[in-house]
Amino acid sequence: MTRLSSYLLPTEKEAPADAEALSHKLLVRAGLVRQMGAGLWTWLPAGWRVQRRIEAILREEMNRIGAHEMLMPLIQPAELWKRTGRYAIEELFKLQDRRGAELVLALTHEEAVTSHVAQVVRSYRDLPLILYHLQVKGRDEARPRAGVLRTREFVMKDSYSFDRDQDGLEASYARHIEAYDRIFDRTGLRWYRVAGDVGQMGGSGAHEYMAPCAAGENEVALASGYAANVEVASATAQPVELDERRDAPQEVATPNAKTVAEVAGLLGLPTGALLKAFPVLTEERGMILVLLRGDHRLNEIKLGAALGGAWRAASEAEIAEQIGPAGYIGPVGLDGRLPILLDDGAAPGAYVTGANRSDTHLRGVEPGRDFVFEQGDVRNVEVGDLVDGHPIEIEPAIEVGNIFQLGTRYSTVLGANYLDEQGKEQPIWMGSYGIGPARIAAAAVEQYADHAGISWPAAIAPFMVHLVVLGKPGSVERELADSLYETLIDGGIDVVYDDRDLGAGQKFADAELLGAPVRLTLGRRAAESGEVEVQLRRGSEARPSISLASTLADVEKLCSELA
RNA sequence: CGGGGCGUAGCGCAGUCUGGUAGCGCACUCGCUUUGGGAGCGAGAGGUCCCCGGUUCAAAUCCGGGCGCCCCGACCA
Repeated sequence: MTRLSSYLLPTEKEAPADAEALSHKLLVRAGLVRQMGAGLWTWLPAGWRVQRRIEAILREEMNRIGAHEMLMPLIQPAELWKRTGRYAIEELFKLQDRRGAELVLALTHEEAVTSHVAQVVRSYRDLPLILYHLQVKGRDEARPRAGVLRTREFVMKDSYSFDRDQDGLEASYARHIEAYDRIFDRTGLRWYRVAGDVGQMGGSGAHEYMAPCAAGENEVALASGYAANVEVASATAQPVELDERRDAPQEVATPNAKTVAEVAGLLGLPTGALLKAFPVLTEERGMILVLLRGDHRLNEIKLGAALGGAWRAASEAEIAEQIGPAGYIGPVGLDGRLPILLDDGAAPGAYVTGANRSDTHLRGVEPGRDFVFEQGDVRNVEVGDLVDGHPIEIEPAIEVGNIFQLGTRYSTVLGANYLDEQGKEQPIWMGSYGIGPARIAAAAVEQYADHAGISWPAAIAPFMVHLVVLGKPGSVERELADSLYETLIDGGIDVVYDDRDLGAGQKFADAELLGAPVRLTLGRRAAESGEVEVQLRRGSEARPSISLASTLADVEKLCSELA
């Protein structure tokens, strides 16, 4: 029973003043969510219906690949998290019970599932296994933002795979790709599966599912046949005009010119003809000089991968001590003293570099001839760089799902082992896989909204049909609409009935805000002609009217066409 | 965690500089009219002006402290 006269759908003409993201504004205006605190949101009835529909798709597709649903607690003993080393995470909510026992609010459930599996799984015969649940996560975000997109508490579908070895893990991973591809297709979102950063969790493979939208926090590099998070994207740099070649590097006075732009301007060269130098400190190899083409930007994640460990930028004092004055440092003359890592984006040729002396640069410096170097891909890709000959574009996107090969990181620490055929104890190989239903809902709003409001993909709409009656209580129109509503409900149609005593304009405006794919209008015209008017939300497309005598069949047909 | 902004009715805001006991639009209630794209007239209800302290005859307004929320950045397992 969803009659708006007795439903909680607090629509607003104006968005809250502090809302910035489109999905934030519209979800609030359409009466789907309400804020309780920073990053804390209530899903009102219509909004919750959206989430439930998304969850239904998740359950169907997870079950299809043989995953089993369960439920694990949000509140967990801190001890477990201390064992895996994740207790130190700042985002982890920590609390105590009345006796002072330490507890946490789980940010994901690796510790929980793994500790159960460790107790229960003994033999290779018990594997493989995929377990999942839909549960609230707690995260003490440094900065919640964009309405429902980055919150401190949210429902997540997280699944975990348990296999005998890496091959098994890769198979489970592949099944998740299958399931996730189907899930995101079914939601009706525009999405990409992109290569992701394996991050500090370690592991061998990771993909992210990205839904492009303006409010997205990530950037995705896209080319024909290629999609990657810019954190890890890799492409061929666009060529740039370099310095003139000469027999040897030549000093040039560059007083007070410290930045790439200043030096390039002074010498009349494009910034790409310079090599900029980033001295970094690593634990294993000490200081390393990283060189990038002047117009390129360092990618810290890729640098971490290239260096194979933690690093930090060197301080000005450290630079002065080991190389020269900041702003004028370069690779020439450092041979043997410091390893030099040259980014792949710098093609062979002559460059301008610092001379390791104040107010002085060198022209005509050629990597290889004038200094020895190692090579690596440590820069951010730029719009127009090529992948297999295709130029890339960069789009903002929101991460709606991720899949991750964990390996044995958790199983080893938590003792999740099994006995193989030889009776030998082996660690279980794990994967973890997440999807955020709220982000799917928000991304759908972002991707399909128009000037009038939300336009839901049919698969996740709170209602398939929005029935608007125009006519006072007691009128013929009302009687017809009441009985049409009953007919549709009995026929299993997801319908919301606007039976409020409001003007036509207000009802239409609310219908457009809420965004059900189909609007049926029953007013005086219908009472006279015996036909209900049909309009699709997407594009405000008018469809032929439907006879009151055959509405159920025709609406069913329309719905299946849209699904 | 750094920088910026804001906190007055359900929502959007004015009033704060220059202290005098709170107002506008929308929404809400009642009556009449109206009724196919956010109606009209009339009458109403609704506020610890974020909190605590101080100054003052008097504080939404000035001073001190705190809390909350938003945006940019850092961060984001």
